[in-house]
Amino acid sequence: MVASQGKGQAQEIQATSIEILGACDPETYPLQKRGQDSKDKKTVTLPLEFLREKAHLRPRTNTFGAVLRIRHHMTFAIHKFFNDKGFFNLHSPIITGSDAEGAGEMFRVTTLDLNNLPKTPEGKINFEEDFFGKETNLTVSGQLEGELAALALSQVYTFGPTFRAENSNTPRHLAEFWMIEPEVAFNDINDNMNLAEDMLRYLVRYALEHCHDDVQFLNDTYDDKLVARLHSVIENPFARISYTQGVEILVEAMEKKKFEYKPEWGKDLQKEHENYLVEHFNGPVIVTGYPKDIKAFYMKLNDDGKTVRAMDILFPWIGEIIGGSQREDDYEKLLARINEMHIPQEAMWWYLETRKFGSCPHSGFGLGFERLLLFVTGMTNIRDVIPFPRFPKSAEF
RNA sequence: UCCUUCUUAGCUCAGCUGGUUAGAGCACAUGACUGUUAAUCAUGGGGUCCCUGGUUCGAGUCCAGGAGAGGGAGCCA
Repeated sequence: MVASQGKGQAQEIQATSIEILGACDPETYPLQKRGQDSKDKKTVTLPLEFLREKAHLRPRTNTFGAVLRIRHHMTFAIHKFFNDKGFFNLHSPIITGSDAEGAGEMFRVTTLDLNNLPKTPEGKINFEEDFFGKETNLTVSGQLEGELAALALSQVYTFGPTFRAENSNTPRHLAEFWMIEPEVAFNDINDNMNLAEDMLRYLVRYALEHCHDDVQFLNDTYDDKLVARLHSVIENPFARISYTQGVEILVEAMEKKKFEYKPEWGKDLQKEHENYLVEHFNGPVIVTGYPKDIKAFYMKLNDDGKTVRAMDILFPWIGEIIGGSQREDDYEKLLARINEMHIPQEAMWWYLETRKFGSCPHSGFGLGFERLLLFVTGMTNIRDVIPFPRFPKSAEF
């Protein structure tokens, strides 16, 4: 190690011998040392679409090094946030026997011989002969288990893999993703919103403080508004509106703006509607009080009998980053909703018993971890914020 | 799943109204030069034009089907 004569560096190593531990043939190594159009940029990059096909090598790039480090720090920050608040981490099951939430298509888990399926006398598949003696799937949500834990430990959160077999081909969906689902006893919908907003703000601040160099690198390389956007989220409170107010704003906007889908009370907000609201408030928006018919059965019914205590947090470009609600804690009302929506009551027996045997108001929400990472890294495709993305027709690596 | 654009060298792309040997930049190799760091200069190697079929004397180019990718939408986190 000697003082350097060269510009832009203080020291340099003068090697007496070099040992090659693992050779790399430059003729066939797919990652070039230089990317395209490097003249106008501070840093050089290979196309992300190309790197997606080289998921075994892309962690070696500056970009994925930054993303994976940020991913780690965000994982840690989530545990720290909840631990510091006295929450307990709950390991909800990955294999589940119920499609309770109706959150989407599920992946079947089976050990049956697919080429020789056991049949019942009626000719249907006999799942009694399957490993668990019943139909089982990969989880789409740990919420229901989180709820029963919250009714015991008061404040819990899950943070685990989640699976959706939906044929979704978008830059915002994965078949396998990670979800954070806190659940808190005695929290109402407003406490729930406060917790969610505190958490998001905490996580963004944590990223700026602990991943400064990596965030700055991504800012300089891909999105020069990234750092400014992160600061904006920390500094400004989220707008909070009711679904009804949201529809009013959208209807009003129709005077000067054309929507492909007409905003109408009772219908779900379309992506273009969400985008408009986020632009309208120039930042994250929390929408509450959705019509009961477009939301899940477990959400607490408001006194008006028409809306439920649901809340969605909408982020710029990403859309829904968090979805949550106050839960229906009244046994009779919950049972009525289950029957109304034709959910098999017998599959829900244990969930119903949590209301039957000592209930209390409680609330929670789900945060899509990769969607959080989209926001924090400024990446625009969710397949670039998870090391090994799984999506329709793709489970390589 | 729907709409849309695309698929040509390792990468990014050009290739006209169909025409004979498919090009460029970068990357790579060799040589020269140089306290270099986006080096530079010279030379060179490198192609299943995504796949299948069709039209045609002739298809990278036109037609049909398929596969994959990007963007948008739906489903959602």
